[in-house]
Amino acid sequence: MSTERSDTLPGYSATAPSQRAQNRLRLAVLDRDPGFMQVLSKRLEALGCEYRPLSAPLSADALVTMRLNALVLDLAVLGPTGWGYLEQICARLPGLAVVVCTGPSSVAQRVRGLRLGADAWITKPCHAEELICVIEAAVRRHRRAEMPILDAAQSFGEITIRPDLYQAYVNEVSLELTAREFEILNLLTGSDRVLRREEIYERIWGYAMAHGDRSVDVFVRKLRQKLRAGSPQWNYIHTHFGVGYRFAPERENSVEEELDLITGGTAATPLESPTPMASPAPPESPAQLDAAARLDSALAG
Amino acid sequence: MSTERSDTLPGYSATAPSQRAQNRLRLAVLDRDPGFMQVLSKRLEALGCEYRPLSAPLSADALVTMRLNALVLDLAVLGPTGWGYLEQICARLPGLAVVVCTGPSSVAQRVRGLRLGADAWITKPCHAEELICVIEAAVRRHRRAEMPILDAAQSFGEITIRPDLYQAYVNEVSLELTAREFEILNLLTGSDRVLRREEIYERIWGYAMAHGDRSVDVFVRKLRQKLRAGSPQWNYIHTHFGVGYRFAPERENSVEEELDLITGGTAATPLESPTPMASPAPPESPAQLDAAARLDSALAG
DNA sequence: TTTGCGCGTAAAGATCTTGTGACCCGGCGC
DNA sequence: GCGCCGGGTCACAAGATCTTTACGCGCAAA
Repeated sequence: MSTERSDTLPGYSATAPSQRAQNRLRLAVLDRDPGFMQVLSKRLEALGCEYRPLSAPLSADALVTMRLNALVLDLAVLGPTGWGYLEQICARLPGLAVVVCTGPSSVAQRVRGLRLGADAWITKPCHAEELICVIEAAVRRHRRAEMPILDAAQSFGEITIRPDLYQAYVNEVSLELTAREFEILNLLTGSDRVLRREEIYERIWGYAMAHGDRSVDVFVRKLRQKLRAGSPQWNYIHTHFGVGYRFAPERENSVEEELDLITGGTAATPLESPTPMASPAPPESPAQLDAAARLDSALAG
Repeated sequence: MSTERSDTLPGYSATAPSQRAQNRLRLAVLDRDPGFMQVLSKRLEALGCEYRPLSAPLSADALVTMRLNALVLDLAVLGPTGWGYLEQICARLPGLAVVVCTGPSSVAQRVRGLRLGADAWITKPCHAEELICVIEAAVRRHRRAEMPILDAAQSFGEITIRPDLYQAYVNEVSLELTAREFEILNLLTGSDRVLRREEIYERIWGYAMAHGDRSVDVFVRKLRQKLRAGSPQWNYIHTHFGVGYRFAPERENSVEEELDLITGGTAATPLESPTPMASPAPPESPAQLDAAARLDSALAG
């Protein structure tokens, strides 16, 4: 059937741009067993988790400010007040994954804990790896439900990248990038170093680049064209002969540059790509209509 | 007897797996232990669950049509193919709670199962009540975020969304959206960014979108048709080619736009999609009857 | 300076996406 | 039983986008 175009590229969906901070687990562990804590913390840190050991219960508000993904607690630490605490936390922080990890217990106790809102109940002694898997399962399930938050907009030179809209702008005017153009731009802006064509291709298309494939070059050309149309005085994508491309916003001082060159000033290629600028609109930036018109003609002509 | 209804689960008028019979658990159990099944089914039916025993694995598609909330499976029933099956089911039905309930196992096996996507792992023999609590915990977590139930009506452009009535209105006239249309509209209005089709599908249908599935497009088309019928001068759902859809109320300046085009002003989409407007009723909005008539003819013709 | 290769550019053809209407199917009320 | 309704699939057509190819120019090494 025609619907079975299964060979289509998974490329689009594959590039989740905002993986960094999102997938990092932030969790707190309320326990008093030093050995357990040590083993666990070692493993968690190896995984790159943000890990916070607790020896006493924190208020719900305190937990809120910690922006946790998960809380592991040993009910034994709290004694009889533990049930109330568990219930309170689960009710107050419905988005928090709560895993009870405690010593031997009865079925009734486990049922009670789960009914109060715990997401899982692990009996100590347990293997750290298993506990972590259980935590991850709970967090995973929770994350799936919440709307993924994409990266905030970033500005480079005169352009602004908006991952939430799959688009780049100059002075609030869209550059009209296609999906693939945007992905390449987004990839380039996300890395300060030179990216080889094969690297770009593999990360955008999802599979290895065939020898002699010029697709990346063509897309870079289109990108440059649109960037130039919207922001003519800047140079964004630099070619590294025989290697690949590198993103770095650089102003083309049409006159000053020549002067510099004559004078011997080495302003030619400052390696330093400044950190993303906060304000994308320098005073001398062209009016919206100008930018739009340039873009129009560039695309039409 | 539970076997009696084993061909199909009893009708489920509200197609929305998420909304209507919200508290009723729909689950399937893949196991071969008669005693276990009997105890479990007894307890589940006492709780009013829709329960379906399985003795052999069903395809992902078959599970989809069952509109389950949860699946309990004993990996021992499947033998070595169980891992693949588990992985496949979890990948295809991200919204399904999967609980592995099986005999004695190693830590490595449990870790593997959880990593493949299982939400919990219970070791047999186990108490039915505890298993049910674990299932409920998994399902609960899944449901929690399904729809951030906003009771408050919200207005965008000329339309008003009433989550409590599962309907959208223009000047108090219903747009006659079907349940699924409303869910999609509600999802779109709840996010300012571009939503990929896969995202929409997964959040509304509850499982992964098959490649080449056009359902989202079709529903967007129907939605647009009804929105246009009720509010012809506005554009609400914007297509982002190669990506997905985005909701943003925009007025179509039928005349001014043409002028703009002639004058050379570009149609470049202005970045600012204003925040949901507070006053949804511009003075020139059509009378109720007009809106109703338009809607009528649009739907009939 | 010359040579070979990498790169910029452009355009045409191939391919993919989307809008759209028609159609099929199962459930439900009459 | 029968028609209606909502949900979902299919096929087609129009665009939009991507890939391929061809042609020169510029860069680097000899």
